[in-house]
Amino acid sequence: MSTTPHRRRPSLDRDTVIRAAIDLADAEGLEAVSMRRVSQALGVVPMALYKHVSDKEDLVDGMVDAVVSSFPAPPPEVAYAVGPSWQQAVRLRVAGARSALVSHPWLRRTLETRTRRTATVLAHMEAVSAAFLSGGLSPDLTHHAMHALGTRIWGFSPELFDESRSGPTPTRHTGAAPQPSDYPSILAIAADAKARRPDATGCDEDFEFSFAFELILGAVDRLHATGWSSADPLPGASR
Amino acid sequence: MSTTPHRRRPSLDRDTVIRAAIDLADAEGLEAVSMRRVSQALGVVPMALYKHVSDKEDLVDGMVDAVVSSFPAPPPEVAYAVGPSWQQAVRLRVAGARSALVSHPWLRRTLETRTRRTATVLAHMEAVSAAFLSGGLSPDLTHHAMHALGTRIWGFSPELFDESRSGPTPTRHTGAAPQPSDYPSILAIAADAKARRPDATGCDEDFEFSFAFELILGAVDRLHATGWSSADPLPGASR
DNA sequence: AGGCTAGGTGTACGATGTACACCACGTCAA
DNA sequence: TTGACGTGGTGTACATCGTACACCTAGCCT
Repeated sequence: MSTTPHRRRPSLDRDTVIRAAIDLADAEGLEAVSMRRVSQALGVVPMALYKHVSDKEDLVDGMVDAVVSSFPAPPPEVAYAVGPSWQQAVRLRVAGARSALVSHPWLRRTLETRTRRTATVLAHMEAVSAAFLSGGLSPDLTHHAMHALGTRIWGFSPELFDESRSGPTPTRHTGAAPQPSDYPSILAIAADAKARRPDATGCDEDFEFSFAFELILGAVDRLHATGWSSADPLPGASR
Repeated sequence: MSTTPHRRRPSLDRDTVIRAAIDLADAEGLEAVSMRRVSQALGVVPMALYKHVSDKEDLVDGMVDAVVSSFPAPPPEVAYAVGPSWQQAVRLRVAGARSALVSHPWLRRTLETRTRRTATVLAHMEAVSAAFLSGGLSPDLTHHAMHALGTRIWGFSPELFDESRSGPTPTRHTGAAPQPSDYPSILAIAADAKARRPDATGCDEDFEFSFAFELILGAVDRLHATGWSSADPLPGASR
């Protein structure tokens, strides 16, 4: 019946391999994903994977592809909303990407380091670009808006103050540990943040993401409204 | 004379090791920096390095530290300019960081993946934060501005469309190569960019960096002017 | 004089990615 | 029915990596 001939029991195929790698990364982090560990999870010898994946980079590309293609797509009537609600369309696309980060925390680092633009990765960039263009923004402005958003089109901001991974600071040959008093500005910022959110342990990732995202989106919208093009002076110098 | 007793000819010390690693990374990229290659460049056995560096991560931290502490500092009278020229102070700090990228291209990726905040790394963040605060911005706004800038405080934007590293696309088990016609929006953007800069091969990194940087700086300044605090609604939704 | 120690050496181990030869078996033409 | 073929899993092997550990050696201080 099936047009794909089932030669032998095909205990493995590309999707199975990629699935196993994703499960492993979800459970133990990306650094746990080695060809040996993945093959072992599949009850198979390491070299078996190479019949379905050309090398490790291909495996990781496949992992990214699988997750990216699972981004929830906004309903069509809003995905390409024309007019002023283009911002909402962009927001929804990005929110879809962001939603994947909670179950696949490794995706963040992986997307940052990936150089290859696979079909599904391009598809997401296409969708976000399309949301801008459908709102009437020029290709020119859209182009630079995408750059300005940077990795934020994937639903995350770069970590900046993240100290959560510090650990016990293993003995280093490095000189003395940084003295807090040497960083009065950072200290002032931290103190202010602590005062505003007394029982928080770190920065509010969600807030920081939304702040930067909306800041950029708003600024882009203002450029759009004034018909800015890249031949004009850089934005921002208004005061 | 010297207070540091010279036991034996100290052919090696921490700085020498780090210097050698930096030279290697400059010449062949960070992936060429292995303990063996560095030790070999110093005419010494691999394990010798461990007397000056606790492990490889410490080495890389040292490399980052060395480069970051070499950022050219703006002259003091402008570094902390009070009033409306705080933007210029920020610009100069960031320009100093950016200037290091040309001779140390590996710094970009390395800074992105570094989790440890060393003293000199904190010092740069302190300097940028101080520039904001000296301009009269609140610690609250400064905090979120720093997050919004993200890695841009280091003088670079995340690569987005960068295809320069494509190479000959080695045979992969991945399905068919992406079809350009599947990405009309990206195509429109690329066509527009090509029309504006006919003889360019890729995106203009410098322009994209400045665009996003000034966009954010301008938007932050607008918030500053209106006395925004994080208790207020998110910025941007003005239309 | 003799011990301490900073600092370089040598060997060894486990982990990694992957090349290459091999082989088992389901499919299909003869 | 048979035999060639190709798909897909196996086994062995190698280079490279970070680094633990024992050792040695030479200069300094008491």
